[in-house]
Amino acid sequence: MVTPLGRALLAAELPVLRAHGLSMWGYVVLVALDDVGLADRPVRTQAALAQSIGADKTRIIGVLDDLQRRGLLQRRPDPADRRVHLLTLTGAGRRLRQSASADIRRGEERLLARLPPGDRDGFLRALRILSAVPAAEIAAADGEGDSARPP
Amino acid sequence: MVTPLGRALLAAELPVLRAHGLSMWGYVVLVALDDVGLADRPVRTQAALAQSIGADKTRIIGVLDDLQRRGLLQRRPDPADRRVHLLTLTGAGRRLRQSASADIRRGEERLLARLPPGDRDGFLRALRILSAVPAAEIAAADGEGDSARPP
DNA sequence: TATTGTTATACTCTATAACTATA
DNA sequence: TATAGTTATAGAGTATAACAATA
Repeated sequence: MVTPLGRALLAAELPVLRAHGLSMWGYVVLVALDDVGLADRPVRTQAALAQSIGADKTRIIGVLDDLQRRGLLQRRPDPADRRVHLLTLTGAGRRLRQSASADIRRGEERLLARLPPGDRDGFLRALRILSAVPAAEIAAADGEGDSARPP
Repeated sequence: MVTPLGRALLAAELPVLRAHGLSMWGYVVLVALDDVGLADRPVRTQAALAQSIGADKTRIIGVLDDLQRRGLLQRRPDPADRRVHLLTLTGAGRRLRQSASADIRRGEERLLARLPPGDRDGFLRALRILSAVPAAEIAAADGEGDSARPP
């Protein structure tokens, strides 16, 4: 049930994002950078960013190029180690992320309105809990029979 | 949150399915055929089956070929209209589906055990409700601003 | 002519491997 | 030599278009 739902949600979000000139990965990157911007652990390397959003490091390069070209983020070499790139969101990037998020949230609210109020809270709480479970643990959950072994 | 969770769940299920010699689509087909087998509306055409599981009709052909070759389903021309193929699960197919489902459910239970009992029920109820919403309505939910128009 | 299943083709996404520049 | 980022290449998955059989 989760997979088809995710597909439908993604399909519903894409037009909204495109209205903001964003691809899915572009949006994901913006969100990730904005979130860590508030935290105390700034993302220092592109590889770390890629891993944190579950993407390959080679996959986000074009995305970063585009976002940088449009002035949504800044990418400058770390003076301490000039191999790594420091990634920071610009004001425009943060604003765009927020307006896109607001649009998406509107759609989500409309969908969540279909749920009984009690279930709605439980659903969101459960979703947060399950999302926080590392993928490795989810995979381990049923692979323990060991009858299946990844190559 | 839904998309990454779905990805993780799918990744966790694949090894289990492979232990039963099933691909993701093979399992989805088995489930779809088994479910409608109990209902009164048997799937009469491959195209209808494909649509019901959100796949392209060309995508399930190889899957059906494989399942048929392994004696898990029967595919015979409809006497009334010899263009369409009647699809029915064999006993072996139904048994395989059930044992695979049981394995997957075990993994799911282990994951759901992480949730507070109250949230767990709300989560599953909400999931069922949201899954039942047609994809078209989910898409319409936020595309109404009309600033985004599919090409 | 229209439709079902099929095959062949092209396209999109994603991952793997080779390259550069720094260390 | 090892690592961060980049580029180039190959692979999987998917959809689109052409085909044969039947209506």
